[in-house]
Amino acid sequence: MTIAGENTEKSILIAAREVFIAKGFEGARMQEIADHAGINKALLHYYFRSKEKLFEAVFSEVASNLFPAMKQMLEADLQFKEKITMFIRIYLKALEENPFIPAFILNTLNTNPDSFLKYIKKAGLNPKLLQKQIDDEVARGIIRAIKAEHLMVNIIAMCIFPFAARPIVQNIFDMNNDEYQTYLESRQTEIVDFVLKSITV
Amino acid sequence: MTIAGENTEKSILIAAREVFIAKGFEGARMQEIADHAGINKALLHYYFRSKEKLFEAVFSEVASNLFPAMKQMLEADLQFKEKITMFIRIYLKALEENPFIPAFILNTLNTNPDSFLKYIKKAGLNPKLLQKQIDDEVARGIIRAIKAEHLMVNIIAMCIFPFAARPIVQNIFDMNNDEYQTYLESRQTEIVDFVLKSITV
DNA sequence: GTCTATACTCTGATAGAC
DNA sequence: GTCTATCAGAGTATAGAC
Repeated sequence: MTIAGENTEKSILIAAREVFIAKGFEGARMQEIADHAGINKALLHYYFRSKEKLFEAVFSEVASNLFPAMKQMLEADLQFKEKITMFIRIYLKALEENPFIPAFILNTLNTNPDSFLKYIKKAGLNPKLLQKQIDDEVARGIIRAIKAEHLMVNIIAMCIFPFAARPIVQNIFDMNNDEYQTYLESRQTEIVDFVLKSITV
Repeated sequence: MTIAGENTEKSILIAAREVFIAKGFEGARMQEIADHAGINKALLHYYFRSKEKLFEAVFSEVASNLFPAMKQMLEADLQFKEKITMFIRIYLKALEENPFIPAFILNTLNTNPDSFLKYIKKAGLNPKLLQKQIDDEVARGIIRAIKAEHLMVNIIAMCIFPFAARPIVQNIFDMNNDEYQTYLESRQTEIVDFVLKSITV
């Protein structure tokens, strides 16, 4: 593969990501992707046989931005309160760098749940370890009694929601883009506080 | 309009809701909607000129299931802790009866943000009142210092997430449908506890 | 109001020249 | 590798009979 080829492939992936994120799989047009990449449709098919294949390539790339942070957190050797603090920081940072991911994933979940679940499996995400740790610390009285399934979902939900539902939140609270950016950044310490206050015995 | 006509219109709306929810606007096919309604494509266009019009009708109906509960909460004359307890109960109940709403709205947000924001305005949802109440109670020391924008988003996020991201959550924690139903029901008291623990001074 | 048949447009994909 | 031209299929929408 020539250097020109690599550049083209890369610019296709970037263009495809933009369009798939904005329009979803069904809404995206190969023509629009080609325009964004500054090439023509035929070349898209030359590099990625079909729309499906192109989507999978994009999705794979997107997922690889998010899962490592989660995996790292799940397997770290830390007390839960420290782990949760670290996780929220890493996770929110990843989301700030890729703010489109939640909407993209939730969108994909709707239309093609299997393609996503496949990647969860492939990434080796396993919450059992963290689940066990939470149960342990509850038993030892380090944190208050709470089921791991609830605590974990609560944390993820609070992190993701302002990204996934940004248009609603931003509009309801009447913020401009800069203000929303500040808001997102301030949530880092807020969520940590909120969780720690809630699970303290 | 005859009785038969009303039934047809209703069954079209039901069918359209199912399909739009499952496939999104772009993914939905008029043929599939017609099949679900037990009629043919031509009749769809007879009742709702175009796919767009049909979608708007469905969306309007869906939104009217969710907004009243929020409005009621925002304007109720109760102390914040009671209000929040009531809200979470009402909101989760509405979600259990219409579990498709979050995914549908987030999906719509992606492809057509404006059509959604229009409805928020039209429904007269105004968080200022609740915002002021939270600020007040913080000032009077009834609840700990927390910004209303964070508290409100945290609560909504924890309520909605398990519905919006159901396939992921259910898969990761390896639950079947019945187990997930039980899980969703148990979140009602869980979220109330979680929030109250966190905002207690 | 409801149907069958069809017109028209859009879009994913391919053929083939350079 | 990249382009132009074109096909084949799908999908929305309409015409017109009943």
